[in-house]
Amino acid sequence: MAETTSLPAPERAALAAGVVRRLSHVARAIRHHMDADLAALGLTPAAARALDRLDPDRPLPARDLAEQLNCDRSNVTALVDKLEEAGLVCRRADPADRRLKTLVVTDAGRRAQVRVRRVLGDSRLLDGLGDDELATLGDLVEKISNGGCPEDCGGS
Amino acid sequence: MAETTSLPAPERAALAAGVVRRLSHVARAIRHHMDADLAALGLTPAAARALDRLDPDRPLPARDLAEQLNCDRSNVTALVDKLEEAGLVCRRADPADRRLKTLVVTDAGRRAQVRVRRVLGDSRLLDGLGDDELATLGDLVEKISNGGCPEDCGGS
DNA sequence: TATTGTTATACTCTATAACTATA
DNA sequence: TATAGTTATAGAGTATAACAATA
Repeated sequence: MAETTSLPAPERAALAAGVVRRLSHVARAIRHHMDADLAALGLTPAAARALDRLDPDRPLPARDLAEQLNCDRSNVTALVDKLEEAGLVCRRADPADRRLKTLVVTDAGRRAQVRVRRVLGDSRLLDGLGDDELATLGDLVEKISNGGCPEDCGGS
Repeated sequence: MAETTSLPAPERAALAAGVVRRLSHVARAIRHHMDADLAALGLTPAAARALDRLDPDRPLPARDLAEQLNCDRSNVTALVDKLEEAGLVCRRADPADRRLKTLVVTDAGRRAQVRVRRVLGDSRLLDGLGDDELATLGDLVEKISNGGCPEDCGGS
């Protein structure tokens, strides 16, 4: 609709390739920062991201957490083991369907969530942008995020 | 200079946090695509990215490759092992300093580089953006990339 | 039979430490 | 002694396959 595609295809492709490369680079830097900060909280990156997905008010079956994390069920076991050892999460058998184990966030887990989410939303790397630039970037990234892969974006 | 910082700090922080989260999400999707495509070339992601960094015209010491990949020397050994087994790279002792082993890209390696770089620059996820949006995104990401961490961005 | 969570297993990526051969 | 590459080892993330309990 509003796509003014005026660039010749080869130039467009070259430009896009450069943007993708720089995006990957920036994302790597962001992840590097975050992983270090999460480690400082005593959590591995994957465990921290799992905790981030849990809702204290609505215990989630492990199966659903796996889906949200885009990983196999079998991995969630070890992740939740870590969170449980740290006293941040409890497993509770679902009375309605005893096959399910729902993940309950403890009080300590709630406090940890606050810290984890502060890290996951840490925007040091965006400090160089003005407010308008930040807003523009947000719009563009959201547009990619929504329309980037219109078809089979369910699981992958 | 051109930073019109008019947003109240809390709102700015909330906005930035959202942008960072969406950026991370998009980057994850990009990496997911790429890793699958690199696997289809018979290369692990790390090996492919190592090959990408090599220059057929200027053999690189393994030490320098490690620096470019931001990883330890010891990892490069296994990476180059894979590339050598695949016939894409050769190790050659540097005559001037026999401690060094420079990495020579073979003819097959050159052809593989073309394919790898096509994947690494694959911009399917940006197809939803118009040319002007793409250019804007490129500028913003470059600005982050350069000014994001002004101080200690050497190794980390 | 089908599904959930678990276990066992394997592969990849990455880091540290110790070893070797050079310098 | 210092550096380059290697090896050994370990931890983290993720995947597949098989298993027990439950539906």
